Amino acid sequence: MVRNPERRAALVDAAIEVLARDGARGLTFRAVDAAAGVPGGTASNYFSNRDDLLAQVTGQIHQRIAPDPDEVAEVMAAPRDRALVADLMRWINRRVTENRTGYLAMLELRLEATRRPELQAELTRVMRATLDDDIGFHLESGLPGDRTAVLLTYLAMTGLMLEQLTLPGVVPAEETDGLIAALVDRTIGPAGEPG
Amino acid sequence: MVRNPERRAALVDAAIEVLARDGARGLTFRAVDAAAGVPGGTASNYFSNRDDLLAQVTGQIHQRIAPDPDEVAEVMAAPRDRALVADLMRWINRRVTENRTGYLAMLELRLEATRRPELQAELTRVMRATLDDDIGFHLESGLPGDRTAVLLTYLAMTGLMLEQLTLPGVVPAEETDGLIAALVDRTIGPAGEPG
DNA sequence: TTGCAACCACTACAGCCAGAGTACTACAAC
DNA sequence: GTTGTAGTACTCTGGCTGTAGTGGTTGCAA
Repeated sequence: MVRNPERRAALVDAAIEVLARDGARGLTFRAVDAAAGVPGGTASNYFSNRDDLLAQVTGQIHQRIAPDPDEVAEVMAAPRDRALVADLMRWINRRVTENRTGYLAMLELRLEATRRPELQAELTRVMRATLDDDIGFHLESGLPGDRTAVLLTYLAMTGLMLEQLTLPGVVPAEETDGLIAALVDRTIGPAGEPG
Repeated sequence: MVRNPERRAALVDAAIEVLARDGARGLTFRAVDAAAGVPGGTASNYFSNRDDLLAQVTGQIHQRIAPDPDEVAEVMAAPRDRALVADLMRWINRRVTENRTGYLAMLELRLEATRRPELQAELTRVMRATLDDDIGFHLESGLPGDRTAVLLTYLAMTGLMLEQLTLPGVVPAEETDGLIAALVDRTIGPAGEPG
């Protein structure tokens, strides 16, 4: 088992690329080699088998999807009102299209997890932690909306993401901003205090 | 190209089964043969290639997912209020778990559509029509909630479906009913007229 | 009822292709 | 000089595909 960290990371990154481009069907050691621009057989030296490869992809993909703290700070430099929440959601939505590869690979992983219990356990753990972090962040930042509002927004944004990634024609791009505005408005509910 | 309709339908049904169980990666002619309990080589006689197989799956899967009109009528035998909308959503949610295979296959198809323009076009067409039907049904039935409410609910239910199917541990099953109630309540907004 | 024709199920085969793994060489770093 | 990794090339394996060939069934007509 070879252990050059940069190369290993490059291979995992290539695997994410392949996963998004060709799907689980196309994810083979040879395809990873090709995508990473390394000679055939290299991936065999870095991953003991397909499960191992997927596990390492799972570990790395979150870093690829994770938001840049600077960017978050930039978006958050505004009063804690509904408009800011809507901004955040639009920003998340934009990230999906700008990082299409990462999110598509994530979807492929989710489906793959359907038939790989260990992968499912690990993905569940990380997604659960991310969601809890998001809820905590929302509540602690003084943004309007309770826990239920965050959960509902999360679900709707997940649905929107799935639509955009796979069948962008069903919910037209022109409608998304309006839908996000309505989503925030309605899930947060009647204005109590501003904070 | 052999054309025994029952057998063809059985093969397509078997393909849906395989798609849900083994994913796009496992969907081969031989796997379809095996799942349908027919001798190897049969699928080759019924589908000219993989694209053809996927196209026929697309055509048939909607019938498999489509709700039973009698069941709809049964659920709809109630006053047109929010409670009924929530009932409908819970019913849809239950159908996802009871027809897991169909919905999982649908997800696989969506991802496959990502790299097959014709499949994407066809899936988009059908999903769009279904969504429009749902909106029309909702509004014409006199159920509370405007078009935006239906769209938001659709997105959130889609997100919930994805979570349940792939990572059921992220949004616990105990929470779903409560979330659905809140979803309906908040997306529909303040009660104007009851109808 | 018998004979014929068309169609289809089924078996079996053979080719093919891609992926996997590995031995071997070359090179670079320490 | 030793160790570890990059790169090359080779073989093996397995699965998938497509099809030829055979047998059986159905339907029709004489």
